[in-house]
Amino acid sequence: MARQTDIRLTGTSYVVLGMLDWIGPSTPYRLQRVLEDSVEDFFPIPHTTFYVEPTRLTKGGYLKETRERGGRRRKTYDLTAKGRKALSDWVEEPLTEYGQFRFPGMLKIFFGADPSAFARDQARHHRELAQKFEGYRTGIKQRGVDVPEGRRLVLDTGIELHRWWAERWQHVADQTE
Amino acid sequence: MARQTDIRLTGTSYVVLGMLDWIGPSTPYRLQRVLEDSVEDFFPIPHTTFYVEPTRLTKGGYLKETRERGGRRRKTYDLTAKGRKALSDWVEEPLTEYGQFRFPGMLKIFFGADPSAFARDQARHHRELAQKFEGYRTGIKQRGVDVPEGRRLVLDTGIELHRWWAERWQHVADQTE
DNA sequence: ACCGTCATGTAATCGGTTACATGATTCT
DNA sequence: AGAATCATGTAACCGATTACATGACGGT
Repeated sequence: MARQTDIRLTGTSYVVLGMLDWIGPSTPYRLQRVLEDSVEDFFPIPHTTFYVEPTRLTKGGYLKETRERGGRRRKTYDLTAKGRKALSDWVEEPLTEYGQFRFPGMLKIFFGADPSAFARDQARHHRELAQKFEGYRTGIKQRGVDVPEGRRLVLDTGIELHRWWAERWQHVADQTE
Repeated sequence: MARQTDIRLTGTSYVVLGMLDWIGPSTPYRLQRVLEDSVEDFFPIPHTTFYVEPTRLTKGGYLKETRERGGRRRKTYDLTAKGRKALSDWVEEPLTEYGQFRFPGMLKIFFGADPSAFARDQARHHRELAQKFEGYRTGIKQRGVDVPEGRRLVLDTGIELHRWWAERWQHVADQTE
C-alpha cells in the first residue's frame, strides 16, 4: 500500500466522499456537475477544488485514483474501505455545527448601499434556482423514481429556501424604490 | 507616511472597514462583540481574525493603529482617508455576488444521517437567535432610536430568516421521529 | 477545417483558521 | 486571595481560491 499522509477531513472532503458513495466512481468534472444539481446550495465548492481535494484524499488513503490511458487522460476516483468508513463515521457522528450564511448584499445594505440597485436581480437569481430545483422534483415525481427521504427533504428545503429569498429580495426591491 | 503593501480587500476587510466607520475607532475585541450583535448572521468571522485583519489593513494603508501605553496595551484602529474611500467605493459598486449557505446539517441528511438526532437542537438554535434579534428590535422601538432604513431592513431579514429556519428544522424534527 | 465550448488540470498565493498562551479584571 | 472569565494576542499551517493554460470534442 502506498504511504499515507495524515490529512484532516473538512466539509469539502465529506462532500467528495459522500458523492462518490452516492454516484459511484467519478471524475472531478462529474463531481462538480452533480454537485451543482444537488447540494451546492448547502455547500458551494468551486470547480478547481474537485481537482485538488481528491488528490489530498488519495494521499490520505481515502480514495484510489485511476487514470485513463488515451484521450483526455481523465482521473477517476473511487472510495477505499477507509474512505467508506470515514464517511459513515461522519454520518453517524452527532452534528456540532450550525448553518451559516454569507450574504454580501446584506452587508452592503447594512453599510449604506442602496438596495434598489440589486435587489431585483437577487430576487431573480433565487427565483431561478427555486424553479430549477422544482423542475427536478417534478421530474422525480413524474418518473416515479424512489428517492430516499433525506434527499427529498433536502431538495424540498432548497426549494423553499430559494423561494423565501426570492420573496424577501422582492420585498426589499418593492420597499426601496 | 509608512510604506504600504498592496493587499487585496476581501469581504472580511469590508466588514472591518464598515464597522469602524459605523462605531468609530475600536479595538479588535470591540469589533468582534459588535459583529456578534449585528451582521454576524450574514458574515460570520472568528475572533482571532479581528486581531489579524486590521494589521493587514494597516499595512495596506487603510487603517491607522494606536496602542495603549499601560494596562492591556490595547490596539485601537481607525479609518484613514484611503480606508474611508475604499469603503464608500465598495458601497457604490454594483453587487456581483449572490448569497451562499453553508449547512453541514443538510449535507449530513443528504448523505444519509438521521435528522431526528439533531433537528430539534438546530431549531432551538435558530429560535434563540431570532429572539435575540427581536429583543434588539423591540429595544430600538421602545427607546425610539433612529435607525437607518438599511440597518432596519437587515435586522428584519435576520429575524425572519432565523424564524424560517427554526420552523423548518422543527418541521424536519416532527416529520422524522 | 475551423471555432466555440467543454473539460481538465497545475502552480502559487494567501486568507482564514487552529492551537496555543497569557495578562487583566471581576466576582465571591 | 483565589477562581473564573474576560480580553488580547502570536505563530504556523494549510485548504481554498485565483490565475493561468491547454487539450479534446462537437457542430457547421
